[in-house]
Amino acid sequence: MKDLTFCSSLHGSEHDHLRQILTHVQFDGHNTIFHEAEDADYVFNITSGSVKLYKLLGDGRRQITGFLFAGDFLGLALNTNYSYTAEAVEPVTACRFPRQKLEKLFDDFPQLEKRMLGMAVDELAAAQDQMLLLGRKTAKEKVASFLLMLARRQEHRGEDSDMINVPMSRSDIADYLGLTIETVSRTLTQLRKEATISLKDNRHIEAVGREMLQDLAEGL
Amino acid sequence: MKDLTFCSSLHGSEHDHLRQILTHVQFDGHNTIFHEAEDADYVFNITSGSVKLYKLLGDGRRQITGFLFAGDFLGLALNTNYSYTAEAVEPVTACRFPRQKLEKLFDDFPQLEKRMLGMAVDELAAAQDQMLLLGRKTAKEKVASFLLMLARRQEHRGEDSDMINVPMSRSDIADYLGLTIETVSRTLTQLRKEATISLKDNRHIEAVGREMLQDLAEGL
DNA sequence: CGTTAGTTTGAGCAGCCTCAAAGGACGTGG
DNA sequence: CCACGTCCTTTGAGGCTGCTCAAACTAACG
Repeated sequence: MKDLTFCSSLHGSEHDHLRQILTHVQFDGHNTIFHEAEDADYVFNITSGSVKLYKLLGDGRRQITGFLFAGDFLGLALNTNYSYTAEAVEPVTACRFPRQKLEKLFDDFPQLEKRMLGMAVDELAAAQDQMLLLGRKTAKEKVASFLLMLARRQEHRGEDSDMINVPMSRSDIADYLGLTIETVSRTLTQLRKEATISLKDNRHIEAVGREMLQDLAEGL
Repeated sequence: MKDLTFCSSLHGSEHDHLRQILTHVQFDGHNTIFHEAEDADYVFNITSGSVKLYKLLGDGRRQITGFLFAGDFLGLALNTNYSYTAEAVEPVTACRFPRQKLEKLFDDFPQLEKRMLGMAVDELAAAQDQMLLLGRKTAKEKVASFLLMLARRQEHRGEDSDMINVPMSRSDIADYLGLTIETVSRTLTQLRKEATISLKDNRHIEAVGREMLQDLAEGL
């Protein structure tokens, strides 16, 4: 697998400087990496495992705004506070950068800042896709889009995408798609009965009919 | 009203350079500024009026991902293509910057790029709030959040926020909140009957019970 | 095995949607 | 000035998707 993590894909003097300020950290599943509204002192780059980001309403309703995997950046809020909570879905290893020191490096290496901006713009496009999903797609379309997203990111990481890895619980999926656990479960069984997917176990799904998933995701 | 537009808040040599590459443009209501997937040749800074951004599904279902007002930036996708369609809600004036020239300026004035990154991060936080709204709020909470958003941005622009300006149609509001026109209308009448808001006309709403709106928006 | 946490399945319900029609606002033309 | 058409909004009635509540099933672990 090609290495997509930020802290391993650095060149020349950027690399040396970044290495000097990073710390390797790890988190067990269900552990909180940081809380919403907490001081945003660190930026992370995931090297393995998976992370969920979420926001809560006053009465406890939860919306997961994104999942992060190896290579993804975490906490690039340049504000003083994090705007969401980050929690490990399964054991996570990451590189941690003190935000202030990282920002100082930006002054000497504007290329780093360019990459940051590029990543922020990509995330923004993903967020807009997710808004389309949450606001206008049916349960079936949502689940199909979700599975495709997992498959595509798995491919992008260079992993085998035949069998889709689903490290998160039904509850996490539901809170990501704006559904209930029950609806996610029912929709998966429906897709299974239609032979669009094949459930190996709760954490491994095979996309038998990928075209069907794609049509569903695009709302055709 | 204090001037919040980018092209009028520039200092020193940044200002001069930016002035050299910008063009003043305008669009009538319902006019398209650019289409999704089109080449992203320009970046805009709104100086007056309001804009809606949207994405479409294959069968025509629409999700408005955001509204822009005076001072807001448009098209900061640094990709080669726009990721959404931008359309004027009411007559718009804007400054237009050729993307390539703007990016060249970034090399000489890293401060500009920093501001861009800051804006992208702010937009990202707004997008996450919107995901929480779309995925987990009820119709009433959505409408309350929407009205508060309009009021807050109006204040931020230095305009009187006693009477909320609602330049967009019910159809636009519906497609922004993931609802139907009818539900938006019904919810507004419900809020009116509860004396939480007062409808002057279709484009002007008074937030009589702002605390009530805030509680609704936060899901308490 | 017993316990616990997570998932699936079922039955009934409700919030929001769909379809339909009436009510306003606005502009055009007689 | 009013009649008329168009577009948008509001209101009503009924239906459906996805939610709630409840129970059975499964897997992991001591």
